[in-house]
Amino acid sequence: MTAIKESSTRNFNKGVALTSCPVTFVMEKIGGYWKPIIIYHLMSGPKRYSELKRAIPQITEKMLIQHLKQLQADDIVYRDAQAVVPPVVTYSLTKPGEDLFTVLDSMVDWAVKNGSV
Amino acid sequence: MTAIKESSTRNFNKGVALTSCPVTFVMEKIGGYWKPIIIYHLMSGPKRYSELKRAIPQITEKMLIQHLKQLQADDIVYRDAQAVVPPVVTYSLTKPGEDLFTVLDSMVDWAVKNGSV
DNA sequence: ACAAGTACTTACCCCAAAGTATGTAACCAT
DNA sequence: ATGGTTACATACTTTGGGGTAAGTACTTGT
Repeated sequence: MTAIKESSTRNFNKGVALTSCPVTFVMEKIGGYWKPIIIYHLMSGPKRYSELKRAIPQITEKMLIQHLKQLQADDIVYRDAQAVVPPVVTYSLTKPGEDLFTVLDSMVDWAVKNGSV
Repeated sequence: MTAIKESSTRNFNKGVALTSCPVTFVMEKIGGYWKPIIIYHLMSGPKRYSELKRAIPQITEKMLIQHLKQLQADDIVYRDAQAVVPPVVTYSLTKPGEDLFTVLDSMVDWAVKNGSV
């Protein structure tokens, strides 16, 4: 059982981080294994769900929609569903999503300069 | 028991991600909750272990050294220990570490433009 | 009739990251 | 000799991210 301590470091931080650390703020949006990869694939233009699936073969369907939903909630991707059968759902980057290009680009720059490759 | 499948997605990715995705490469270095915060604090100049501890009161000592060691191994911070008692250990950013300023800066930019604040 | 494609959903499991708590070595001041 | 300071180390527990596997609804092709 053991209830979660309210005073735990984790709980305490949930609050402050969002308001006080812009870097953590960004990390929460594009951090994690798959998110940057998904965003990268959407940078070359809108894609259907199945197109993304084929573009990133290693991702599981669960992870794909889970992250697409989070990215939606964070206003980074836009979901367009046509009410037809079979369903046609297209995902594209929002303006904030497109603006992430600058961030990802600076990462790539750093990786190229300091990477082990 | 159930041994880990060698063909698991996780294992498969460990390999490709490092060599194929520069963004993931960066995420592995500065991702996680505390690393960007530690790096941020070192950007204002070298700091002693105890100074970092006081600057980031919510971090546990375990997390602090654990991340400092990883950042060291990744050639992002430099550790200078003086063989005196009580010990004086100073951490500072390496050149690659300082170069991360560009990356963090673009994140802050994005956060300011698209942040909920 | 039945497989195949589309876009999901759900239940369950595993592991690594993060947190809690405590210990250590060396010295100095009182 | 007892407590304080510094910079860690280490055992144990918890949590959440990610993975596996299977099911759903609806239609088209054979």
